[in-house]
Amino acid sequence: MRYSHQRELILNAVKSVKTHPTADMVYDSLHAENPHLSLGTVYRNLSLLAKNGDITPIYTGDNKVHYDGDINPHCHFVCKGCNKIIDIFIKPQIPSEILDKEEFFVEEGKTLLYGRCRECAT
Amino acid sequence: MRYSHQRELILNAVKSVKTHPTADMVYDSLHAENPHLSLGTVYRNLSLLAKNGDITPIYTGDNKVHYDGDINPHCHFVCKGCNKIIDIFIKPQIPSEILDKEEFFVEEGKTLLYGRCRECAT
DNA sequence: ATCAGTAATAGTAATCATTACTATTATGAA
DNA sequence: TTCATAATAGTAATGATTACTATTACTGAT
Repeated sequence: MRYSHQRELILNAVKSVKTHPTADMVYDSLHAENPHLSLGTVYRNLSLLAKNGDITPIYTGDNKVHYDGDINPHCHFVCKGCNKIIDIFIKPQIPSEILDKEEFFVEEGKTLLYGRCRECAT
Repeated sequence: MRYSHQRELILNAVKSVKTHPTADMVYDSLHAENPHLSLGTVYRNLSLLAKNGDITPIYTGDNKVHYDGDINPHCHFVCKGCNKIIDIFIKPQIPSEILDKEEFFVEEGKTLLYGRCRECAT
């Protein structure tokens, strides 16, 4: 993978925030300072960076892929009210009894905890 | 929620298989026998049934919502090769130290385990 | 430093899953 | 049976993401 200024910008944009942004949010945060940056470039690079292990994709069910710049394995809390994602710095548990199964080989675990944040609690 | 024949068909289609189908797959499985069934009806009812707790949505990252007819909380294995979903009948772990946090209230946990099934293992 | 090969980008068009819309149908209470 | 309205069918629209193509810009070799 060849170096590109845009990719560095995008990686930095994800790594410098705790908000788990989507492609759209990354684009918005960079576009003012980089008017020629293309939304397609943001999508392509987020995808590449995730495949490369530099960032982690999060699939919450809100129909947008969020990204986490912190690649240290940890859980996430997802608010059902405002869709906010909060880091839970606990390693996802992979049940040991399934690690040595014959049918499949587990590489990583993702745990999402759903509920309501204080502001959204009824 | 008023009864409808279509909704019963759809609920049954999800509950009778172990394949975690998408809206599209449910539609395909029912359309031959029910030529007037509409794809929109399938989407609307899967969404309603999930909100109602009759089925469980699964967000694997393949950009389609899958549904599980088994609402007993359990984990899922997702094959990175063929996107197949396999039930892991272990309850998702919710770390007890975050249950009594002030910032948010956890209602449920979803754990996805990613890796490769035997057929897709390199 | 220049050049050549090719990976990456910008800008736009296309795709695909899902949702919205509206006239019609069907459920269920009175 | 009647009536109010929830639900559907069929189709159009939306929104996130991907594909396409001409142009740009890395990088290794001359």
